[in-house]
Amino acid sequence: MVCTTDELSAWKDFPKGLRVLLLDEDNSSAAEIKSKLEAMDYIVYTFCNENEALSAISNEPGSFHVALVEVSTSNSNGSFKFLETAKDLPTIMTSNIHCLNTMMKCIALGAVEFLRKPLFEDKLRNIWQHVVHKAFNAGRSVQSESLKPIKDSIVSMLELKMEIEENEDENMEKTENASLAQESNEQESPASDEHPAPSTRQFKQVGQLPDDGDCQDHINCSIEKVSGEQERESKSVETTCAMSQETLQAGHPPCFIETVIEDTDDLTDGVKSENNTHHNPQNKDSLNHSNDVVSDLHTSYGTRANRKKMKVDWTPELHKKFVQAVDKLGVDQAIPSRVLELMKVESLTRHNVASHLQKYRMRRRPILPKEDDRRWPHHRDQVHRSYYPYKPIMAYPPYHSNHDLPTSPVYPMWGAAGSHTAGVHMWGTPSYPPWPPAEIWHRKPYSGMHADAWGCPVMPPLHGPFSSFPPNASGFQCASMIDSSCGMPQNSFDLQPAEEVINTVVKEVINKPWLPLPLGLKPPSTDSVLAELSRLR
DNA sequence: ACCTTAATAT
DNA sequence: TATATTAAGG
Repeated sequence: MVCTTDELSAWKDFPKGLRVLLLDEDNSSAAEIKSKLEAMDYIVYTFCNENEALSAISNEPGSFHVALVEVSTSNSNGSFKFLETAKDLPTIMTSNIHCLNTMMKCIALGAVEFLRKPLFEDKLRNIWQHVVHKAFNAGRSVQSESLKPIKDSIVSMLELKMEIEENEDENMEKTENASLAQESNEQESPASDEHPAPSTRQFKQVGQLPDDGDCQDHINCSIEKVSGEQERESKSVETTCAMSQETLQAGHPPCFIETVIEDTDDLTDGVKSENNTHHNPQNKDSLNHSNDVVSDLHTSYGTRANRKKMKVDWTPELHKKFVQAVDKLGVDQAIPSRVLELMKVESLTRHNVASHLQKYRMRRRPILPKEDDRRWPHHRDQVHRSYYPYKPIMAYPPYHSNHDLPTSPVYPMWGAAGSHTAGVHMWGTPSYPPWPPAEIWHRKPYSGMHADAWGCPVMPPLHGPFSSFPPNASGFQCASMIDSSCGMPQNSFDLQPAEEVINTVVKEVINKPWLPLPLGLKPPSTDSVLAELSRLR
C-alpha cells in the first residue's frame, strides 16, 4: 500500500524513499542509524522490540521495503523471531556480536546480510540493493506488493537509462552503468567484511536463479550491446539473463540457463514474439508457468526495451521442442518459420530457429554420408540391398541416413502431417533426407541429457541391428517413452498410427526397393525397417 | 519474403 | 564450443 503506482512513477531517485524498518532495542543506536539512513533519504520507522515491529508488518503489509534488525546478546531470540516471521521483508541483521555462529544463524534464518556495527554510511547506503534484489528474484515465491512496483520502477529506470545511453557517447554509458551494476557487488561486500553480501536467496529453487550477478549481467549485457552496436532497425530485444553459472550450478550442469531473446525485426518475422514469458519448454505442463527447471527468470518487464540479444540457450528441453516441431512438420516442411510456430516458444526468433536448424542439419550430413559409404561402400550405384534392403530408401543420395540411429523410431506425426502424399518440395532444393528422428537426440533421456544431445550416433547397428529393440516395433514405443520421460507427452496420439503407417511403408519399400520414397514422406527409420526385415525373415 | 548455406563473428 | 550474424544465392 505504501507504494502506489503514482508514487512509483514518481520514484525517480529510486533508493530514496525506501521504507526501512529499523528494529533496535538500543535507542541511541537506533537514533543514530535512523539519522544516517534519513540523511540518505530512506524513510525510517523505528521499533524497539520485535513484537511491535511484527505487528506493524502484519498490519500493513507492504509498508516496508527492507528491515534493519539489531541482534543483541540480550535479545537475539527476538531478532531471530522477527527474522523468521518477516520472511517477505529483506532483512539485514546488524550487530556488535562478531560471532560467526550468530551470523550464520541469521543468514540461515533468512537474513539477506549481516552487518557488523558500527554502521557507517557506507554500510547503509546501499541496503536498497536487497530490496531490488528481492523485487527481481523473489518473484517465484512471494512478491510482496511493495516489491512489484519497485521492480517495475527499476526496470523502467534501467530502460530509460539505456535509451539515454544510446544517444550519448558510449564511454559515459559504460561507466555509468558499470558503476551502477557494480555497486551491487562491491559495495555490499565491504559492508559485511569479507563476504559479499550473502545473498541468501532462500527461495532459490532448483538452482537457477539469478543472483546478484543476474541483475548485473542484465545491465552489463545491455550496455555492452548497446555500445557495440548500432541497432540497425529497431530491434527490441528481450533479454534474459544468463546467470553466472558458477553461481548456480550446484549440481547442475550448465545448461539450465536459459536465455532468450526477442527480436522484433521489422522485416523479419511475422512471428511476433512477445516475450514475456519465455518459458522453457518443458512440457510438462506447459508452457507457461512452468516450471522449474529452467525457468524463467526474468522476463522482461513490460516495456520493451532491453536491447541486446542474448544467445539462446538450447537446453535439452528447448531442443526437444525444436525436434518435435521438426518431426511434426516433416522434413520438407521443417523450415524455420514453421518450426518456430510449432515450438510456441515465444521469445525465440525465426533466426534463432534457423540457426539451430542449420546446425541440426549440419550435424548429420557431413558425417552420415561418410558412414554410409563406409557401410555401404558400393554406394548408390550398387545394390546390396540384399543385405541392407533399406538402402534404397535413401532417396536422396547425398545424405539420408537414418541408419545409425537405431533408436529412432519414428516420426511421431508421420501420417498425420499429411504430407506423405507425394510431395512437394516447396523449396526447390532437393531436400535432404529426413533428419534423424528427434528421439535420437534424446538418447539420454533420463540422465540429464545435455549438450551433446546433438546426434551422436547412438550405436550403429553393426551387429544386431536392433539389438536394442525387440523385433517389433518397439522402436516406437521406446521413442514414445523417451519422449514422455522428457516431458513431452504430446505426441501420444500418433504413436499408434505412426507405427502402422511405418509398417506399411516399410513393407512397401521392401517390396519395391527401387522406388524412391515419395517426396515429402519421411523414410521409415532404420530401426523400423530393420525390425521389419528381421521379422519377415 | 523467406529459405539454405557457408563463412565469420562473438 | 555454441550460437549469432552476414552474405550470397535460390
